[in-house]
This record gives sequence, C-alpha cells and structure tokens, in this order.
Amino acid sequence: MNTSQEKAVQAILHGHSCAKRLKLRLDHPMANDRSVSNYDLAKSIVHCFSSAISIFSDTPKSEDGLFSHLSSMDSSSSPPLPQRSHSKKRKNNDTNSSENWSHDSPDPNYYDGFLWRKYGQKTIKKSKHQRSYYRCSYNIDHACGARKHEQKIKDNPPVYRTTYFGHHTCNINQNQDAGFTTVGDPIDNLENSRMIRFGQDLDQDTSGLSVSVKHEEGIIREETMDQYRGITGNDKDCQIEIKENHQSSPSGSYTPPSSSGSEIDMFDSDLLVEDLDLWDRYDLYDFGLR
DNA sequence: TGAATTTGACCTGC
DNA sequence: GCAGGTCAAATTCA
Repeated sequence: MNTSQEKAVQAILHGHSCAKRLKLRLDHPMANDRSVSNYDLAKSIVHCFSSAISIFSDTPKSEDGLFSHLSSMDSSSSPPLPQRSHSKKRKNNDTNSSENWSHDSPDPNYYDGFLWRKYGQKTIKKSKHQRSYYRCSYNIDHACGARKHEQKIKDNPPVYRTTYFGHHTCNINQNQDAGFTTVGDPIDNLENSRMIRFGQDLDQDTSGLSVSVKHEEGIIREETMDQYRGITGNDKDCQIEIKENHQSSPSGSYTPPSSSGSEIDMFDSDLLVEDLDLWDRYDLYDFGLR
C-alpha cells in the first residue's frame, strides 16, 4: 500500500466485502457463521466508508485505525474498554488513545443509538471549527461515563468527526423511537457480538435478526426475483442465479483482508451487488449507524 | 415549567 | 502560560 488513495480504495473494497457478507447473512439467516454479528458487519461497512471519506478529505487516519477494529472484530478475546474516570483532569494523550473510537460522517446529526447531552463547546486553536462536548444523557441517572466530542473537520464536503470516550454503563434501550433496539455499547461491539432488535415487542433473536427483518428480507428477495424475471423473463434462471450466488460462499465464512494479498481477490465477481436499488432498500434498516 | 443548550469561568496537564 | 476539558449559571425551547 503506497498511496492514501489506494488505502481509500482498500477501505471501500473491504466495506463492499462486508456488505456482501451481510447480504449473505440476510439471504441465509440460518447459516452457521455467527463469528461476527450482523451489527458488527454493518458497523464495519460504515467504518470503512468513513475511513475512505477521511482519506479523500485529506484527513487521513492512522493505518492502524483503518482496519484495527475489523481485525479485532473476529476476536472474542479482546479486553473490555476501561472506563474513564470522571475527574476533571485531562488524561495524557486522551484523544489519541486506543481506548477511544472515532467516526466520520457528513451528517452532524449522525445517530449512533444513544442519547447525548451537550455540556460544552470550545474553539480549538488549530481548527477553525468549534468542538462540541457531549455526555450520555443517563450520566447522572445511571452513572454512565460515556462521552463524545464532535467537530467539523472538513468544509466541502462537510465531514464531522465524532470521537467517543469511555463506554455506556446505562444499558438503556434508547433506540425505540427509531424502531429498533440495541443492547449494550456500540464501542463494546467492536469486541463483542451485539443483539439488534427491531420493534419494541419482539423477543430476542439469537440470529441477530428479528422476525420482522426476515420478513422484510423475504419481500426484498421476492422483489429481486421479480426484477430478474423482468430482465430475463426466466424464473428458473433467476433461482439458479440466486442459488449460485449463495453457493459461492456456502458457509458465509469471512476472511479478513491480508496485507500481502490483493484486495480484489477477496471478491467473487458473481457476487457483486449489481442492483443498487436493492441495497437502497437495505438502507431502510438503517441500523442506527448514520 | 422542566429539560436542553449556550457560554463564560474555572481547572488541569503539558 | 497556554490549550483543552468540564462546570454551572443563564438562556432558550418545547
């Protein structure tokens, strides 16, 4: 890897790989591959694209940061994030600590699934944009020490960097208004699988997807069949095509990108997502990652 | 009227 | 002493 653009391309390709894997998960909800949760895959997709945005915005992240959480994603032995003290004291190199996690988004109102209360705003000397300080809204009620900083780092296109500190101990389901529920801490998710629950009255689903999602997925698959029929006029070919796509990665097994191999090798050409409209539909799930 | 945000002051690390 | 992080009173909003 020599140039930042190549890094960006790698990030995009890896994001695409994760998106494909997520799609396979949705096509095969009963597959045995549960080494990585669907939420982690969705988060990886967002993170990869955020990394690419950062690079293209001339605000490169460290090479370690680009895929660091992806490499840890498959490891269930990662230690939990230590909780930050509530002291007013600034910790040495706090903002660069590996305990922190940052996310770049073109949307300043990026919804991460938690409720935050703004407690401060500062002009940062080396930046022309002010930095906003937030803490978890349940900071007092549940002694939750999670905090985040948000700062505009690029004007055109606008890019906002949100840096998270500490982790949530409130365990409050705050996503109900968004139509789904997350359990736990997004940051913890980098190391641990996470449950995603759509709707308020649904029981937990050990596959990580609820019945309603499966139902939607069925609709989408059916629509895909219809679209394919519209193009080929052949229902049988449609089924064969979809079946072949599934067989190309029968176990849904996932191979993280290696530094030595070509990223392009990771992709099965027949698995490329050609129907962008279909993926726009998947965006309806949102996952609370925007 | 209570909750959320703003903003100047204060505190601490470097 | 400076810069960044937090506090808390004042202000705004629903």
